[in-house]
Amino acid sequence: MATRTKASSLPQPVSDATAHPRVAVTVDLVIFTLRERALNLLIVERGIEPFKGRWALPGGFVRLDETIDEAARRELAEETGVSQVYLEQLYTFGDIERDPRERVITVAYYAFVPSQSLELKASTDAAAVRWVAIGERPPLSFDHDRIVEYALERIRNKIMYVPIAFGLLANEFTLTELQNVYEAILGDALDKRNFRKKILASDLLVETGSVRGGERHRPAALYRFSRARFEAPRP
Amino acid sequence: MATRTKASSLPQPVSDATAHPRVAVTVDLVIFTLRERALNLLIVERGIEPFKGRWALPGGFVRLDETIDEAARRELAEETGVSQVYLEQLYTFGDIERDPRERVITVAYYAFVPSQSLELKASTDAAAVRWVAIGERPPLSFDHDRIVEYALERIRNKIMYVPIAFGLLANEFTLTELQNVYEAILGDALDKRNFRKKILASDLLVETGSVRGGERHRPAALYRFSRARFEAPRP
DNA sequence: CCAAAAGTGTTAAAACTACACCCATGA
DNA sequence: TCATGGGTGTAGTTTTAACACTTTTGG
Repeated sequence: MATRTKASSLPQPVSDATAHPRVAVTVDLVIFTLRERALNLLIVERGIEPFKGRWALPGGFVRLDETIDEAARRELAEETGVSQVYLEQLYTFGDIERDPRERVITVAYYAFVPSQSLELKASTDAAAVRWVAIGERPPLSFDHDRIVEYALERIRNKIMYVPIAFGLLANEFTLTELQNVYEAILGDALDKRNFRKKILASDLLVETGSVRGGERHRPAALYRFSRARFEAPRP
Repeated sequence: MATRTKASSLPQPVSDATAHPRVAVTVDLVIFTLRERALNLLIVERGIEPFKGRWALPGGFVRLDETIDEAARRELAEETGVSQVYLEQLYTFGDIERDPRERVITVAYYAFVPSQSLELKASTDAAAVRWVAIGERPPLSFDHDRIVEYALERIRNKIMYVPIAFGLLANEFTLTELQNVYEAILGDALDKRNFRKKILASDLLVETGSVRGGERHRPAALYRFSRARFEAPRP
């Protein structure tokens, strides 16, 4: 708290030369989903300068009447139409020249959205929105490549300890689908028997009793993630 | 990038009513050290309103000509005089009313400083600076209690996977001192033999060859943390 | 010689890895 | 009946956890 000094009580005062500076603050979103067994990323084509016509992460300015988390949720809903999904703050990037217009710091978030129930809408300043497989993404504007790298690193570490993988799936899913999520994020193959043993031993899944059939092979049992069991202390 | 729009190319434009808002941005520091085998926290007594006379974390406003990391390092140096220490961004807190004066978001950092080589200096706006054992800290101003809790959670998780504990010790240290760091952070006792086995197996320590004697018991061998071994791939 | 912390090994339990075949279904 | 993915167990290895005594020093 060394220098929180001489602040006016009004928002946005600019008169006092010794007052602290104000900077623009954005949220940028690394939105993941799973499509055709591959981890995908939502990117937008910028409709305005700077970087007009180039790809970037979705995001926008934080308003004065909303928290940063609320800004992130709002942007997420604007881009994807979803709201009840896994969203976590990633890191705050504040290099001086990261935005060519003026000093802008950005609080990056990442989100997991289930691939069904998605309606992409190009929002106001974006010319286009699309999903792209992680391995095929184009170079992004600003420092967004760095942000995506950091998000990937985070989820690769986190998925082993914290049950976030379910966020990429529908409510009910098969064990093979869940294994696909882990493989897509970790980027390599897992042993089927060991995976099932470990996941079931964690005791976070409940079998729904129904199966996913209709395909030309044996039907797979469906499971749900039990938040209750996750929050309850292990017996 | 949905709404990065209508920004002037000059810093701090305030004329356009539709321009995005600017907010004040601070860094707040959770600075840890080890004193008498206990984890300690640096707190300052605020010399100015709001919360004048109450305790808070050290921190200050981010300037336009420095990155957020630089602001954090600057504040850290101002408070403690140290610069080459472990410093990591923790989380960004942006509740609307977290500062009673105006909208202020803060990027929190935590740092590990070795307890020797410390010269505390009450900086400009602080009436006093002091170390306090984690368990005995007074309630803090703003949302700083929450920030400290979050920092504790982070380091308790991180210490098991990442070699950050060395940051609280001098360059050379005994295994018992290192074990004290782990115990102080984790808040409970570890088995001496298992601890030594695991730490030495990690292969990150090199024995210096000298011992710390002069006490009325057997002298302890001194070790150094080998950054080289940490960065090199395990053989 | 005594008090104090340094240092050291073994055993049992648990977790992890590698690995191959039969099952149920739709076409 | 066949192609396809679903489903299951075991054995070897590694990692973890529990536990107690001898050593070296200074006072």
